[in-house]
Parts: sequence; structure tokens; C-alpha cells
Amino acid sequence: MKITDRKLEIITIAAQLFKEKGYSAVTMRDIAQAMNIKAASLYNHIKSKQEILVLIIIEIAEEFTNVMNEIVNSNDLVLTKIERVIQLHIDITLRNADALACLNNDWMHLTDDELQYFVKMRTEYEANFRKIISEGVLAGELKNCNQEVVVFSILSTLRTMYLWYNKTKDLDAQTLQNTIATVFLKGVANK
Amino acid sequence: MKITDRKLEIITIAAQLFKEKGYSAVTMRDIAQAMNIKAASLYNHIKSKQEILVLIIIEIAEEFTNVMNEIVNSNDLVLTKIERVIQLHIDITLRNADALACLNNDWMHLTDDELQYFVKMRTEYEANFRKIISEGVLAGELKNCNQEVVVFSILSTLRTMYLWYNKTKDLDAQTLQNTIATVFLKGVANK
DNA sequence: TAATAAAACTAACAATTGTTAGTTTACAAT
DNA sequence: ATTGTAAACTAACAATTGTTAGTTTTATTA
Repeated sequence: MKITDRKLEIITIAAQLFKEKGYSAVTMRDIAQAMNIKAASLYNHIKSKQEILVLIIIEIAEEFTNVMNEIVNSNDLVLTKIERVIQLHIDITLRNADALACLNNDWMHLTDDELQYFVKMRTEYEANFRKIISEGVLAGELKNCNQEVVVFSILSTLRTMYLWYNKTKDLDAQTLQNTIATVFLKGVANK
Repeated sequence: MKITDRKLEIITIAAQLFKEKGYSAVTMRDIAQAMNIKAASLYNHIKSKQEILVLIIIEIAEEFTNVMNEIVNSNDLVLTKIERVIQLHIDITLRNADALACLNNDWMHLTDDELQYFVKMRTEYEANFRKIISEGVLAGELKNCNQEVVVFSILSTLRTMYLWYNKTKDLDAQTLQNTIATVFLKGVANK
């Protein structure tokens, strides 16, 4: 089941289209047209529209899962762990914004095993992040404010970065990393 | 063009369905079934599927626009203005989470005049919030870190609150308000 | 050159889509 | 009781959907 060049092209282009209008609103004919071929020709390379969605989402979800597991099981300070989570999101956003958009918006159109698998990964991911935050509070590294709010404030920002981060802007990855970390750790108010 | 009770029912139910699967993946037959009627019967009350989307999105978008304008033109401190923006989002999220989800995810399926109108409102909304932030930096109320990052960190969190805020939880609106304000203004790090 | 494989094509399918036309039912007002 | 209206219904439409079958083109290899 290796992924050929042409198959990768389909996935890449499909992800772009899915990002703009969502999985359901993009037809196989749309994808084909964007590649200057006919819809039926796509089936020489892929099994179904659903398979495209799976290939776009699952790989990225697994990457999030794996790196998050490393971070959680490391011996780093909580502040360092948080910085590493931020870095993970920035990294994937810069490398694959379209697929990330698809993961965020279209995961519910997965079916059967893949849907289950995805939801399990996402649930664990959130649980791991929650664990980091509560570990931080316990260790005295973080303030003791409502943890759910902290968890989802940070996650919301990281998850939707693909919407507002512009590669061409003056903002490089390192500055982005530092600014986000500063905003959440030290806040934006002066003094 | 007044909105009858039955029409409002359609909009409410449609918004619930759109929240789960997105506008494109929900059929008129889905909406009808959820109301225990047939799809054709919906057309006694609404003009088209598109009209449902418009009614869900535009009203809320206008509310955001209007209140944001009030805030921006007020004489409040910048910190107060930010708190009022947070309050605005909490208020609408608690009152109408489904419609808010729809606004966030399905606005691109608006067409023609309404699409233009929506994009204009959203652009102005973001510009107004950006103005508040830069005013804060200028007045020395806010740190001088990258303003785009600050703007979208806060907006991302507020915009996706409907995903994680659970009405039934212990968290009331006031606590939510205070926690979000604290997270962003003072940060989560201790000391 | 002939043969093979990969990847495009045309044509069509069965199902589903939003929507319309025309009809029947339910019920309030005359 | 009769009328009028709101809101449901059945039946069907034209267009679009994902997908399949079978064929032709293109490119590589023997």
C-alpha cells in the first residue's frame, strides 16, 4: 500500500480544496478538474473519496499523538513541555496547513474504524495536555485558575493557527513560538 | 418578512444539524425528518436552503458588529474594552452556540450579496479588535509583543468557545469571563 | 519493434440532491 | 355549516453525486 507520486498529488490538491469549502462541498469532479483530468481517472489511483479523507487526516493525527506522548513522558519542566506543544503545532501548521484545516473541520466525515480511531487519538491528546497543565499547577509552575479554560484557550489558539498564520509575513517560526508562549505564560497586560 | 414560530423552529433545528455535520452535508430531508415532516413541507415556510443559512448567520454577525462598534467607540480603558469583547462572545455563545458554530464553519457557503456582506462585517470586526489592541500598546496598558498574534490568540479562543464550553458544567458565565480575562491579561505562569 | 503496464479517456449507472406542482388535511373565523 | 388559510402531504423533476466498466492513449521495457 505505498503512496505513489500521483496519489500524493491527489491528496495534496484535495486537501487544498477541502480547506476552502469542506469535504462535503468538494466533488470528485472538482478535484479532477484541479488536476486537469476527468473524475473517473482519479480511481486509477485511489479507492474512494473517503480514502482521500483518511489519508489526509490520519497521518497528521498520528504525528500529533506520537509527539504529544513523547512530551508527556519526558522529564522536562512543565513550562518546557508547554513550549514543546506549541512548537509541535507550529511545525505541523507550517508544513501542512491544508491537511490541518481538513483535520479540524472534516474529521466528523470519517466513518467506521477510522472515525473511532481518530476520536480516540483526539481524546487522548486532550487528556495528555490536560495532564501537563494540572501537573504544572501541582508543581507550582502554573497559576491555579480553571484548568479547562486554560487547556482550551491554548489548544484553540494552536489549532486554528492555520487560519491566520501567513507564511509570507515577516513572522518567522521562532518569533511565533516566542510570542505565543509569552502571551499565554505571562499575559498581554503590562506590568 | 416577519419570522413565524414555525420558521424559527426550522432555523433552530437546522442550526443544530449544521453544527454536527456542516451545511453541505445536511440535506433538506434531514432537516424535515428532525421535525417529523416531509422535505417539501419546509417550503411552506422558507424560500430555500440558502435562506436558512442566511437567517442563521447574518443576525448573529450583525450583533457582533454592532456591539463591537459600541465598544470601540466607547471611552473605556483598553483593558475594559477587552473584557467587554470577551463578554460579548460569552454572551452569544451561551445564547446561541449552534448558530455560532454555523457562522464559524459555514459562512463560506453564503452566496452573492450575503457573502460579501458577511466578509465585510468580519473584516471590520477584526480591524476593530486590532485597533483596540494597538491602542492598548500605545497607551502602555499592553505589552508590546506581536499584535497579530495577540489578536488571533484571543479571537481564536473566543470564537471556538462553543466547542468546549459546557452549559451544564460548574462553570458559570462570570467565572468563565474572569478566567479568560486572567489567562490572557496576566498569563498562566506563576509569579 | 513488440509487448506491457500505467494512467488517461468516454459513457453510463443508481442514488441523492434541492425544489416545484398540485392536492389534502386541520382548524379558526365567518 | 361554510369558507379561508396555513401547513401538511404525494409525486415527480432535473441536476448532481460517487463510482464502475470498458476502451484508448502514453510511456517504459524487453
